[in-house]
Amino acid sequence: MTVPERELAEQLNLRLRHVVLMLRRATADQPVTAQQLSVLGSLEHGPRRMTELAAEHGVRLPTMTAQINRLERDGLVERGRDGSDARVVTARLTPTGRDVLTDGRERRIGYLAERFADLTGEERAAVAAALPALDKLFSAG
Amino acid sequence: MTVPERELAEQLNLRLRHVVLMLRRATADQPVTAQQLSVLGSLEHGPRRMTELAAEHGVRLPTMTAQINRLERDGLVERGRDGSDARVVTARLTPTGRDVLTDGRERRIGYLAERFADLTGEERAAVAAALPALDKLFSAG
DNA sequence: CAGCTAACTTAGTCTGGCTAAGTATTATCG
DNA sequence: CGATAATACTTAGCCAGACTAAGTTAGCTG
Repeated sequence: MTVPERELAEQLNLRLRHVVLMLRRATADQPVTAQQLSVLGSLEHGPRRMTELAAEHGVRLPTMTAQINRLERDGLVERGRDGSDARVVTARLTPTGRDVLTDGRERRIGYLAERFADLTGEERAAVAAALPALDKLFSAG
Repeated sequence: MTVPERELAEQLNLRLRHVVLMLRRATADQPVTAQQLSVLGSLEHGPRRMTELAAEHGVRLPTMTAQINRLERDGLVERGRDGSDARVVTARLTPTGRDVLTDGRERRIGYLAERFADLTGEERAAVAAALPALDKLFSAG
């Protein structure tokens, strides 16, 4: 039985709002927004340059400048310089930033895990089986 | 083979950013934002009251007031009154609003369908098989 | 009918997108 | 080698869209 892409697209479109709503609930009552948590995550393994961060999050450079300004103001990241090129600015996690990242990620995954706990084993298996396809669907193109 | 919810939650968490990025691409270059398209969609089958719209989109009433203000300013919706209760304000699509909804939805579904076209038949079947589980996962709770 | 509740709106603040323009540094080319 | 172009950021200004607190009007209830 083949699944026409058009119908699947309509089905997925119907559900996109619910995905967004769920995402909002997953990050509610956290000290940082979903965007901020996402940027902190990019810094987990060391400093990154502004251009890299902007590209990774699909935003323009001025948007990332503002984002890092807020995170710096709140003491979660620090700006630094790249030795080899004096134009480059990097951002790195502060110890506080790392704590906030760890805690925020834990809460978010905890929330998702609770949701998954309501599913049957078969349903979880169906989601797991769809992950590679979803990867292909959602990755840049 | 059982799939632990914790691991699934981590796997899904990793992909959420890509979902958000894909969503942004799916609505880029449209005359209305994703939020606006979503609200227009709620009005497809007739006028709705402000409180209903706010609840349906998971936002507070003042947020929906501002949203409807923008849509009204752009000629896509009109405000009206409910006969039975003079406190109630309703919003309904204008003909232009209906056109914008139809066109925006078509573009968005078209974009998704293109993405699905890159998947194999098996991958599409896997996504289709996961839809009921995803419904359960993403619906209010 | 007095007072509470409900439905909206208004006002003010914040995050987080964008473009355009400015600054400083590096790279290129004649 | 020096002028010019390109690159990496920041600043300034605009807009959407989220929030809370407070104001208005209408309905409900004792």
